[in-house]
Amino acid sequence: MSAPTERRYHHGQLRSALLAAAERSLREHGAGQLSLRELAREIGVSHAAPRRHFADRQALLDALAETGFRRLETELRAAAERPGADFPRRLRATVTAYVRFATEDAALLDLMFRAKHRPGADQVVAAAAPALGAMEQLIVEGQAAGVIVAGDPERVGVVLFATMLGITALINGEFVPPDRLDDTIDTAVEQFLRGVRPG
Amino acid sequence: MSAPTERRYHHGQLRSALLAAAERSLREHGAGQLSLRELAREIGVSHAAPRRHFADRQALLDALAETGFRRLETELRAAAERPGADFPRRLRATVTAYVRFATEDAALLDLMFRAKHRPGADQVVAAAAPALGAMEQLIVEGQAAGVIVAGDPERVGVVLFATMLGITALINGEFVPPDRLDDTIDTAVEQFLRGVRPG
DNA sequence: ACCTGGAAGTAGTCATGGGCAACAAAGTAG
DNA sequence: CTACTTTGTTGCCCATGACTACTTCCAGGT
Repeated sequence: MSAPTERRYHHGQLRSALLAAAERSLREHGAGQLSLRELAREIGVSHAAPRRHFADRQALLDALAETGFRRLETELRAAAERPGADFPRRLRATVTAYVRFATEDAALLDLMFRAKHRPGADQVVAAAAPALGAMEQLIVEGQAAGVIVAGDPERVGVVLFATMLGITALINGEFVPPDRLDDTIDTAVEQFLRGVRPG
Repeated sequence: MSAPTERRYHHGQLRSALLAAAERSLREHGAGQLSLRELAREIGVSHAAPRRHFADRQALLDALAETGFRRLETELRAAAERPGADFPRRLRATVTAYVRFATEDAALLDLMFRAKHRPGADQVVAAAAPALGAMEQLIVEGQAAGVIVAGDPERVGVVLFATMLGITALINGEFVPPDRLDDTIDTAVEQFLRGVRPG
């Protein structure tokens, strides 16, 4: 019967352990402070071990960004697909879900956006698309429900998406205090719906 | 008669030379790649010389952020205060000025926002306020002109500000191609004005 | 003129971190 | 059992930020 924390030569789950530790470090200290050697020390492996799983520091960050997009998509869809609620509520819930994700994991979001337009980050770009699709789908449904003016959903939706991103930036930059978050989202959604109302 | 490029022991303008070189490096390679030693080499001074003018790397970045806010304020006010133009035009010009600043100096803007909510960056915070004031003033004028609903200008303006920031993020993240920038701004301003129209 | 103190720049050191290469251990397939 | 592959280790090099002690230069007072 061996103790579960026994130090073995082969860690066995190093890749996922690295990702988990990196995610925590990212949340606590930001991407700039994240050090592969530090992660290795925490986990209890040698400083070169991470290299077997990630070619370099950037590769680890890219992997984080990729899973980040997947998690974001999941949370957006969960918020948007709440049956029974009317469109404004669903819209507000989705925006709230995005902003919460983006403020709780500000450094991760940073990484996600940055990675997207870096050459060679194909995996990340591929992971980004579905998350954005969740937003566009919501716009289309709003048009079908008759509360959003017809036309290219991307053209209309991009403004909503922008506002959402901007609120995030305002919260993270502490231009808006956290306790005014809900109110700000309410105002933004309300103004948006007035701005895109048909007729 | 000494040659102007003569190598003297005292550079004389090292501080401003560092800032200029840093601004260029920031634009070309981003904040992460900016190295004090590299700047020193470019300028032709020893690796420890920058320390006389900036306590550490962060202090240099803070100084960049500070001048960035001042430049932003100047550009925003120039765009907003164009006499003779009607309110929507001035609003659109201001938003365009912001987005142009933010996309041409994406890394700098990053720095500005990041520095603002870092403890000890008092100078940066102080420099940020007037720039934001330029936006709020514009909203107040819109209310006076009767094209924006009355009420707390900050509450109304924060959504505009957020949308502006978001468009920036979308361009920088390459979710929106640069050639659709003007169209996106037009749509956003139009929707905003419809959303906050009195009555 | 001199000298004296401070500002500005230099040289050398240390610690940390990324990246690479050679080696060792552990699993796996034949 | 042996050969191959994967995974982790040790040791190295190099760049950087930060610190200290030393040097050069300038300016102001006498």
